[in-house]
Amino acid sequence: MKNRSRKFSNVTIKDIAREAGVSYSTVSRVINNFEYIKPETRERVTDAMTELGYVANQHARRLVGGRSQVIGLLIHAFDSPYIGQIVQGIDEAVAEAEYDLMLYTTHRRKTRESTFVVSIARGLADGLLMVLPRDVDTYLDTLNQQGFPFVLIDYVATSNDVPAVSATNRQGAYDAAAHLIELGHRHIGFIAGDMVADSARERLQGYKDALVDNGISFESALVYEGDFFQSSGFAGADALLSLDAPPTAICASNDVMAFGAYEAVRSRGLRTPQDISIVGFDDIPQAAQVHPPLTTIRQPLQEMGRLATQMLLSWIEETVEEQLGYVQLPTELVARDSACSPTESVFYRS
Amino acid sequence: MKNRSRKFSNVTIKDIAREAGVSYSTVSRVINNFEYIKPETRERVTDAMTELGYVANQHARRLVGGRSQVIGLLIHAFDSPYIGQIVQGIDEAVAEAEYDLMLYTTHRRKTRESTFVVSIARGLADGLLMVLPRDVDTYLDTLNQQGFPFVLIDYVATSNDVPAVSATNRQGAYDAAAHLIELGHRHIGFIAGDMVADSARERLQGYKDALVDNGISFESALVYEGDFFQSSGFAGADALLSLDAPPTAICASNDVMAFGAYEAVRSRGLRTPQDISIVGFDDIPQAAQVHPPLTTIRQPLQEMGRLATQMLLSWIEETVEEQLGYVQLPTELVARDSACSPTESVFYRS
DNA sequence: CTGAAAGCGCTAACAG
DNA sequence: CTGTTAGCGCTTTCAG
Repeated sequence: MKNRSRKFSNVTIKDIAREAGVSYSTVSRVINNFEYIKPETRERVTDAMTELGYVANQHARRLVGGRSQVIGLLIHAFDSPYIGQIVQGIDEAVAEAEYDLMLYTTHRRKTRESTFVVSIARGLADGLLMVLPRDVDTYLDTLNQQGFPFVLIDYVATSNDVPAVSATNRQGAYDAAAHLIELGHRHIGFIAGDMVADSARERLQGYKDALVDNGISFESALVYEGDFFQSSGFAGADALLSLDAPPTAICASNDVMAFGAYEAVRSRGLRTPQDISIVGFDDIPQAAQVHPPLTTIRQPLQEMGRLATQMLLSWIEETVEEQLGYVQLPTELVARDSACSPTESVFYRS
Repeated sequence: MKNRSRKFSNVTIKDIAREAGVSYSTVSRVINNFEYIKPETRERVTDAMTELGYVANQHARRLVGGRSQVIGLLIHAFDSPYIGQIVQGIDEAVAEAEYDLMLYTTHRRKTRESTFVVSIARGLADGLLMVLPRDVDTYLDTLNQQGFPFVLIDYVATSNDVPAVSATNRQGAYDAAAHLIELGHRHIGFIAGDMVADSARERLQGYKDALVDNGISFESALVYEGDFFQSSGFAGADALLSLDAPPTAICASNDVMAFGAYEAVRSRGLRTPQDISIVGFDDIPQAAQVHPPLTTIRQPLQEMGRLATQMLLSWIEETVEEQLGYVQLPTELVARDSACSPTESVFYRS
């Protein structure tokens, strides 16, 4: 009755020990590349392994070893290129360190995300990476208290001792708005992201700051609250363009919403950037490929994933003793073709 | 010296047994929700668990249990929305079955993908899902011979007993071309995908078949060999439009290349679809959001991921005894705005 | 250079 | 209802 469901994965270290006529600790040694093994013995063992098709049982190995060489990655879903870019950075760093990546998608078990996070990860992984975490406060304490290694990505830390990496969201949005102002725009709309995300709030703040610093008064009517998805970009731009005094330029809180704004502009028979300038945020790959190429704020997404992974790894492996902190990577304005000076020309000759 | 690197994950079943004053098998029982346990005992144990912050060690559990509840997923990279869609389907099915997903990206260890596939997976996972596998022949035998469960996604099986799911690639491309022909086009260009991919070859074949079936002779000059990336779509369309007798419509082997074609058309001051019709393949989310909305062949990507996962799971859990086979899911023409009848009007008045 | 033996943390009979 | 006892497959002393 034991072995109830194991049809494969049968050949163990013992089988090959028997086959090679050695003790199984010797087999373990050749597997782990120990130095002092008679070449002949080593060969006999290797032969037996290939012959029997041996594959190490990682669970057993890790049970005794203590470390699992697995890191857990928690994301919301796989829908955006934004996530894809970050994951690519993570994946690279994880591969380099010869760790494996366990993927968890939050939509799976919405309830009690906190316990979920802690237990799920601890049982199998050595550390946890979380992209755009939401109810962080709920489990931050537990995580900390248990000393379980974790790093948050795109979480705007309030205190400096939360291991997290994000980009300079406020500064980025500031730069976006400032760019538009520099081009001559004075009436700039803003499409915000989902305000439960820290980054969304920071970007809005950056926009406001840029306005104020340039002597332009903030008008809440020019802010539309979106949700980071394309359709809300469309809706936002559409709403903004319906204003009595529509803006001459729009800052979107991410590229995808900027694409939505493109459509809204187009659907009104207007043109980007001649009639209305648009700038995005993220610089996802498509930003360069749409028409017109999108002027946007580049977030070093891959680098963020990569850095977060390296931070996590150094924690797990105790490479550094110092407390990990909050790191903000710089954003950068990428001026392409979607923003230009407002033409004094005809706009909304209503 | 043991415990060399375990700072956390310390409290075990024994600790909580001691704390609760019971044997550790009892603890195991409450963890696994056995029926006959005195409520009082159960409570003492539960209390101890929460107090000490117990988290089950999955490795130990799985070592004895035999099954790991982990399925491995092998992909090339995370770059395309195409992959994202498939992974979403997989993720959902995996979550429903309460399995975990281990992610492997091939770019990681290019050498000896065959051994990699077999050993990596067998050590940790109960089964393997591979998206768009390449050198399948190399490891198909090993996999089969070892009886290790696996399902290939978007692999065009030559024999029917390879567990795989893909879409009706040939038929899809056939439909795309036929649609264009029906619209009145007689001179249709084709931008192929990377021909090492089975699906790319099948699509090319579908295009040819449609031509032949409609009495149009195939001209190899009208076929450009791309690689599924956007830039090759641009290059392909550009090349096709440079022909002495340029096509009036172009079939791209995937949406991303179709987007590249859009750009090429635009860069020549031409319009889609008035001057040149374009149809894609895949129906990735963006297809509906670009301008003009792309007419394309929808591949049920999520469903493909989902089905493959279910097939794999049924193999792992021996739900079905019959041999798993090759399944092709139907594609479907999604007519949007990028293809119309060729205007008799001016085109290339050179 | 290699074998024997002791567990890693947990589940699953087997006896009460 | 609960304790005892074997291992799962592997790594790692500890002795040769």
